[in-house]
Amino acid sequence: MAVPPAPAAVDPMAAAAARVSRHDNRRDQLAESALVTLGNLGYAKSSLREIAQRSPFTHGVVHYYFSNKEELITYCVRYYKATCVTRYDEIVTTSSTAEELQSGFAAKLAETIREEGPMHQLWYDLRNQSMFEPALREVVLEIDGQLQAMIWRVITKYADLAGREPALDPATTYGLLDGLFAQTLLAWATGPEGDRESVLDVLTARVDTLMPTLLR
Amino acid sequence: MAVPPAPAAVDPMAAAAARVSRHDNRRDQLAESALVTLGNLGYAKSSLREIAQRSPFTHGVVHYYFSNKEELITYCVRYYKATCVTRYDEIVTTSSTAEELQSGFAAKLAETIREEGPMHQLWYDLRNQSMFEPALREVVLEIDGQLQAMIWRVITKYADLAGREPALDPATTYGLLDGLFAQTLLAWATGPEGDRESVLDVLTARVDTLMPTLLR
DNA sequence: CCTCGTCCTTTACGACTGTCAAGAAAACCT
DNA sequence: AGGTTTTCTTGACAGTCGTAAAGGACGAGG
Repeated sequence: MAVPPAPAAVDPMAAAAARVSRHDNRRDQLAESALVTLGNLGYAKSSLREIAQRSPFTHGVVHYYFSNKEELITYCVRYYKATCVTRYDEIVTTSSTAEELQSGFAAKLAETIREEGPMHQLWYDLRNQSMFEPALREVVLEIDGQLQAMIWRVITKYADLAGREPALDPATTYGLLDGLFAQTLLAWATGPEGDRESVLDVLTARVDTLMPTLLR
Repeated sequence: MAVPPAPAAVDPMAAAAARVSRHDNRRDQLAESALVTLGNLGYAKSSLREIAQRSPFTHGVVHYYFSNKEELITYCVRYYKATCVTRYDEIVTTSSTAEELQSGFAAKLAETIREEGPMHQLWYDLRNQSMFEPALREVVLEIDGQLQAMIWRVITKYADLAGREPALDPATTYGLLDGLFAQTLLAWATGPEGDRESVLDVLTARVDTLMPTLLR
């Protein structure tokens, strides 16, 4: 791999900063590659060698930038979460009616499965593995809380627009919607290729009927 | 391992049947041991050697009774399911009021986490792995359908007793309740030991508030 | 009693795992 | 230009994995 040459820096402090930045960039590149592999193979079957082989790097580089497998995984998960826990915020801020928010949210749920299915598979895999592997618990707990907060932002805005109140607490609301989402993801991932779109349609329909009952 | 001697059989056909039965018994014993290990370690970390070591058998025996790891796993899952997809049927048949069914069902949900937590962890693990491992899909799909049917029996009886109708289709209803159940199991499995009972209390409370909204 | 089929233990094989280190290559700085 | 530091390749290590086979133990049937 050719490393882009750092700009000639006269200032040694700036040079050090550039070095650190280049180092972090590599970590991000590794994480991005690793996430693709993790999403496709799952946590268990993603060895460091397999991850490296499906990236522009060798397996030695992985160990150069991450001291453990655990460090790589948790770094990947946090990297992934940074781009995804605000997924519905645009819909929340731009919707001006309850119906618009409801249908936009339902559509977005389906869209993110279609566009980022493997990433969601990975998330559920890791969340489950955290029941067996204590090392994963901290990062899983953190992200799960952020996902719950994200859903709660949707629901409070939805309630606002509808002039009503959320009927349930944040955790319960998240649990219900997450159940439907996971169920759909499973059908999407394991079902025949031709059924994928209809599976997503079913999800939006279910969310559409569920949403009003989440308010009182 | 000492094998219990087969009763002296004069009839060669009866002898053959006894042999087959002994063979099946061994498979069940193996499966029972394996399930404990699978539930404690998860699918990924349960090697055949680990399974054998936590059983009264050697790893050679495992391979003698099951030709593959896959065959062992799927046999285990089916063996487990046989004892669990009727878990709520007694409550369904004995309850005479909607309230009784509702609270009995909610309590049973919590109880089965308390009593059989690792088994449920294993189930969610396998269901998730089926997204990455096509070999698991058939058995997962089969059991998921049976679980859904089990939930639907509860809901239809509940609707009957309440003199109302189920508000949602079986799949949606199952998805919602399963979401709450999985959420609770995660908290139960990964949270501090001292919080386990309160986590279960929260589940029963949530199910109690949810149940009426599942009817119309 | 002796053989045969079943059941089980033990050992082995090749592949794969995470981790590490030696050293080449490249980039950097003076 | 030359020495230093960072980056990367390669090969090796000690384990573990699933799978298989060779052989012993042992009751069943002749």
